Amino acid sequence: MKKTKTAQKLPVADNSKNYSFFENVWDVVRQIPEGKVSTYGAIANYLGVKSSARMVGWAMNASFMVSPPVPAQRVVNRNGILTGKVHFATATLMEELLLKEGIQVEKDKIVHFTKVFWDPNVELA
DNA sequence: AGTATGACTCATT
DNA sequence: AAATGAGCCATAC
Repeated sequence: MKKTKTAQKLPVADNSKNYSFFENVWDVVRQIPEGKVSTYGAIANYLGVKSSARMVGWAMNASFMVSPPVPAQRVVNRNGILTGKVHFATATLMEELLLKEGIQVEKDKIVHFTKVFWDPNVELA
């Protein structure tokens, strides 16, 4: 990913449309307890858009500009890999945040991923 | 308005 | 086991 010369227009910047889906995503992510992680697919599934994990990724992309902050570092792909780390302020920020929360990360992958996996479909059922 | 792209995932080859 | 194709759908151009 690269920066464009012009400022990116993020979806939430335009409040003329209904972006409740994004807000729902942020709401779920904010409920992920410290020391746990979830996945794009699980969140998408919980929100009823089972096959639209990409949209959850978009919501994360837009999450940096919302308040209160969304712990986007707790959302990884289904293999526990930190695929979104390049979108953080620095290349290591995502991993550092996870380590600080007690989650073991090795080579961009969460160790014992299944043990720290937090599934909204189960926890928020 | 049509094409391309992506913080994804699943099925098929 | 690794690569490929397809589904997904909102943005960007």
